[in-house]
Amino acid sequence: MLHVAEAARVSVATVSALINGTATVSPELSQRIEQAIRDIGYKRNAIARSLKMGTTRTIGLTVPHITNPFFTDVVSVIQQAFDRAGYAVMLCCTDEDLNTQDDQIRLLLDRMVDGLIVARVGDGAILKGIVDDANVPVVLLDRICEGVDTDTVVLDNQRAVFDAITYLINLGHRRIGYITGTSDISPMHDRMAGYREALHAAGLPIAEELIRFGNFHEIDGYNATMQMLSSHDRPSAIFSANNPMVIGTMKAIRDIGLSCPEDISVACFDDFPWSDVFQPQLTTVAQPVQAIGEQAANLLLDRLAGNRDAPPRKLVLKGRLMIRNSCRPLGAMAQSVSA
Amino acid sequence: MLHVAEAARVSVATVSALINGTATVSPELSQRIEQAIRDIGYKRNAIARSLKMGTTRTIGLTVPHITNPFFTDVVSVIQQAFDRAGYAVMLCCTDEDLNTQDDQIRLLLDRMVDGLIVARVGDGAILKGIVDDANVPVVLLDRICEGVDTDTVVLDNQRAVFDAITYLINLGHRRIGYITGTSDISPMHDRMAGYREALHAAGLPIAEELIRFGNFHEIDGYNATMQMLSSHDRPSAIFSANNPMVIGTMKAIRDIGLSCPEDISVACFDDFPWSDVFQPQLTTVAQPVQAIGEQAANLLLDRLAGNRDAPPRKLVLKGRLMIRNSCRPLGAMAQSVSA
DNA sequence: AACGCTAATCTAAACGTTTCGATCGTGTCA
DNA sequence: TGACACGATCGAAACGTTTAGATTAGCGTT
Repeated sequence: MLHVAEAARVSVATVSALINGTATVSPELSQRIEQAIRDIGYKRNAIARSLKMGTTRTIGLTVPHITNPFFTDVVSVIQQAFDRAGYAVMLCCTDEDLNTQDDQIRLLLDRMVDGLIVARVGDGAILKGIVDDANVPVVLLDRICEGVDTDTVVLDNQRAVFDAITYLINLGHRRIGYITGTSDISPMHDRMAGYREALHAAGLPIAEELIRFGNFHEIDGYNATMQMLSSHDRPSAIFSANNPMVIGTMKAIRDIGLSCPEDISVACFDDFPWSDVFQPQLTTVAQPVQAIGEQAANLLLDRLAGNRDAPPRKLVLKGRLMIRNSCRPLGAMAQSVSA
Repeated sequence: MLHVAEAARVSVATVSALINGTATVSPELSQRIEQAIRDIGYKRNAIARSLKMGTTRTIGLTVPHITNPFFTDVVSVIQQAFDRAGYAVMLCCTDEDLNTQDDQIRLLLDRMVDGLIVARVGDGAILKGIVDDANVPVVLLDRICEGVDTDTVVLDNQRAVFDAITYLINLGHRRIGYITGTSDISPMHDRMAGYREALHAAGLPIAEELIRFGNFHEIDGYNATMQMLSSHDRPSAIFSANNPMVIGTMKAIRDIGLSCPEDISVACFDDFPWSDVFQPQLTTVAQPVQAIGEQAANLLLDRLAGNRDAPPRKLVLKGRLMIRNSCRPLGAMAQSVSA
């Protein structure tokens, strides 16, 4: 900018005024300055600007795994929304690891992001501490966090799983396996509650051996399914609380020589684009990813626009059961139909 | 830092020296300073540091669509690699749009990223111009770019498709439909070349009505497939040059009342995690996503480490044909076997 | 002609670091 | 004891902006 000012024989203040439109500058000078900018190929240094202005027009986004199709879609929507608003997005993946998450949030805060969207991991205490003393707005995505009281957008996970399990029960299933991630994050906790609630509402017993914990990955779903299917009294249906794990479930069913839905019914959380075209077409709980991403972005953009003191807003969206052909009616249902 | 210096009764220079380890500072002062840092909760301002140092320890990454599983995986790998190296990653999605891409690259350059990894879109001229006068290292990912001579990591697309089409020919297929994206990007161009080469090598004619252009999306694959299947002389196999479009192909096959592989064989470019478990299990060309992401990251990290003057390096990786059950042998093959 | 008002422009401080060169003790050696 | 080197510390400039406040010129009023 100094060079531009010299070339145009004006002060840097005038150049700044012209570029930002913060003051009127005469036509002659404007022209000289614009010419100089073109000649020199001047580009404003956003770092210096950020330093002076105290804002970077950049936000930080952390998700556990970008390869999980749910997060892929949400990241995509959020990225687009902020791109439209002229913000850049710094993306971090925590790999479901608590320490990684904290490091990355610190990394983002160090870089003076103007705001943060976090699909958190584990205990909220550290997150809370980190976020409290950096003074940036935070919106929590997909996962609520006990300690930290801030804008949040989540799904009504309990209700969504309740509906899915109830659907299975209505099909006649009585022994329904349930594969979940570690329950230290709210969606896993709430989904499990939905499972228990549905069984309870139907007057069915909860068999603890049918509840298996994994670590969100395909291999965990595989192992859990193997264990359940090798038992003497195997379930007639399996619900997987996340999407990568259901792939493991399907592989286990195949490897053990059974087939879905003939021998065992399967449903899972999170829809994916292939659900419709391959067999079996999986019955899933679809999250409104577009809405989730947009709402999260809007909440943060609103804070960034200056609305800092409004009380925390909690958005709870509804899931939708996508019924396809991976769950078959059992005898019990035929009876209830004929009854 | 000023506050820390005052609280510790030292100069800011000493605080900086301690924090960065750039000079020895006595134990007493070290202790006073560290105490002050804790008391105040001081965090170094990375923006100010970037301004002074001329480096942001941030890189920019642009991809066409993060929801395309190939890019999802590559982004994930790259993000991890730079995270390990202490860099942040700014992610942009160009939506296969030329203007968007240029805007986003400018956005990233404005923010003084130290380097750029670009899966470019369209013509390279503008990209070249933008990149030339910003003086940052660039690595091109997945797509070469005629004008710009820089580090590149791509697949041997022609060979990969040649192999896949040859596989279909060996199964006895003679009329093989080909669905591609617009050929102004190198992978689409090269893959098409592989298709033509394979037919030519087998002495088969190239039927132009069996080559359909789409815009990378599911709907384009759907339309293209519909057109081909409604013709009086429909192909016995279809190869889709990208992954989202093959979903459209499968939907079209279903909607038209045919089934794969009984009535029509299908193969496509890019593998995905579900390929193994649902029916039909799609025969695909798998890209070594892990290697692609790591190599791209390494090339850029090497430049960032100071190796600026080395000549551009071009890495060409090999695809792998994953043969599953979506392509069936035709009569012609039985003949050639019995011959 | 003196005055005040407005619009255009400029000067200089500030943002929070890093770093060069200067300063100041202290100990060593001749 | 004086010269000298060395280690520790500091002062101040610089990075490239923004912006408050000062300055200047032009113009209409009285």
